[in-house]
Amino acid sequence: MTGVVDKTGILDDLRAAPGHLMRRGQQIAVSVFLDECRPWELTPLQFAVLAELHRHGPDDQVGLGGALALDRTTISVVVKKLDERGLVERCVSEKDRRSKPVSITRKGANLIREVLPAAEAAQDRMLAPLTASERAQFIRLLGKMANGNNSESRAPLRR
Amino acid sequence: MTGVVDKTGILDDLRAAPGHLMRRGQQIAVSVFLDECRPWELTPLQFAVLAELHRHGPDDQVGLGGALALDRTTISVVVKKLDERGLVERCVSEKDRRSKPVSITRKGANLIREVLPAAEAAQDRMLAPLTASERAQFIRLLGKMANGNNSESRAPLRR
DNA sequence: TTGAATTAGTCAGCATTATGCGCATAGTGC
DNA sequence: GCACTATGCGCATAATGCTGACTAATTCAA
Repeated sequence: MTGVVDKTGILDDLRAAPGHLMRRGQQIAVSVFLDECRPWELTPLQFAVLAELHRHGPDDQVGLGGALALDRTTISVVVKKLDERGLVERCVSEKDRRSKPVSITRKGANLIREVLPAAEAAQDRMLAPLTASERAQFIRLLGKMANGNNSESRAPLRR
Repeated sequence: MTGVVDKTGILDDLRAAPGHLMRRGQQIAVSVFLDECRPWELTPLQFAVLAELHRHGPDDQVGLGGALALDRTTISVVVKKLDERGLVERCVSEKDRRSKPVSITRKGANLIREVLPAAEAAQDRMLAPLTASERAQFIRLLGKMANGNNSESRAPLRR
């Protein structure tokens, strides 16, 4: 159906395929974040959950998952970890006894303020190879890609 | 040390942080790939290993890891899976009895040719929200980011 | 040549993501 | 009340990635 195409196929340059580059980008992003936040033993997701609770107040696991694009099993594991460390609390809701709203503790709130500079530094370090204008463009395109494909993932962002 | 900054912090818009967007992008990339290649039960990494062997011939696990930016433990698991399905073969090298060169089987070579269109379609589908020029720009920036940070990951690309 | 460092590969363990199944609770319609 | 459906959460399994420890084979240096 197509005539002669000079578009290089995935077999010729797998290393330029968006899927491959995305995986490497994610590897690097996690690695840099863990390195910067090593003293506090916080993973990217643990930080994200704490930040979300700190910003928007208590929420149940489904709400947190929707706000952060996290799958229900993933958020469950992350919250359990944070609970064990005393950084969040879970109680049983009076309104709906199925749900266990999660709230940040004083200890968690203190931690997030402490870690904040390192988390910001990690974001900058990931983008270090890019110029200032490239960084803005990169974030814009990455956001457009992610939001445009939001429904493709099992854990879409829900606001 | 800094004066008044109007740069928005990570607490204000976590959803615009590069780390967060990268994670969502990776989620989507994997999800789309698995969806397109569902009939062949191939994961992105299994496809990548097969494609690399098909293109460059037999190689040991360290070589494969270096070519694809995969950790030693990850490549081990992927190769084992492919071996169980008869898509690759492992033998013990005569020159260096520590290494176990991996080669693609006829069955594996046939499979990769079959799956190729779906794998290509997956790459296109990930980029669907972007215009043609945005796609090229996105891949360029993603590659610059990944290659510029190559040494930040435990599994850097080694050629 | 012997001993130390390096290299290939494995394994155990944890974190992040997905799928599918099941349980308890809540709401709706009969 | 009773059946049906939807929701919140849990468990099991699997793929991907990192850490650290280990074995076995190789290489290099004293």
